[in-house]
Amino acid sequence: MTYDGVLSTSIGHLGLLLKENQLVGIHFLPTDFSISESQNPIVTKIITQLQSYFKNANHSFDLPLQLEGTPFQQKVWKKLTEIPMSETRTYGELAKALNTAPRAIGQACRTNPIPIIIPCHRVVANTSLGGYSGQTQGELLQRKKWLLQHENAQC
DNA sequence: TATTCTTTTGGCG
DNA sequence: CGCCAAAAGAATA
Repeated sequence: MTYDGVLSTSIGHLGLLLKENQLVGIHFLPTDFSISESQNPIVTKIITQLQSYFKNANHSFDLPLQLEGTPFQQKVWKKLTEIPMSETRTYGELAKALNTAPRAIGQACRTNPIPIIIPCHRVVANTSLGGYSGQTQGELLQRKKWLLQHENAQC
């Protein structure tokens, strides 16, 4: 699989998937993945903003996203982007805000095509840390923990 | 249309 | 205090 751009971050390499000059997906890549420089100005902008975020969590993304999904997912994802920095919200809270069930939030979070930019890592379960992309333990959770710690350190 | 996936909640040892 | 089972909503094949 080829990516439109590969970015090296503190939690590993990130692969950017673009479509019509719009970001449609981000994949976590192994650290030994070869970094490919981008000639597309949009890719450069995305990489710049991502690096800025990883350097300083107090950075708001301003990127052209193409959220392909059901209206419910788009609603949830948009709500996720409105979560302030260094703030975590539980599935129950989001469900109450959207007038739906917490499990539906988890579904939308699991099918989130663009991690990091859509702060699905700020969504945690009520009792435990919750899951991340359907994984309740493993490398994904470590990245989630890193991101939360990164944002908490800023405030 | 049926299966799967997600978290929350309640009860029991 | 920790573990197990059931429930409700949505996505996917």
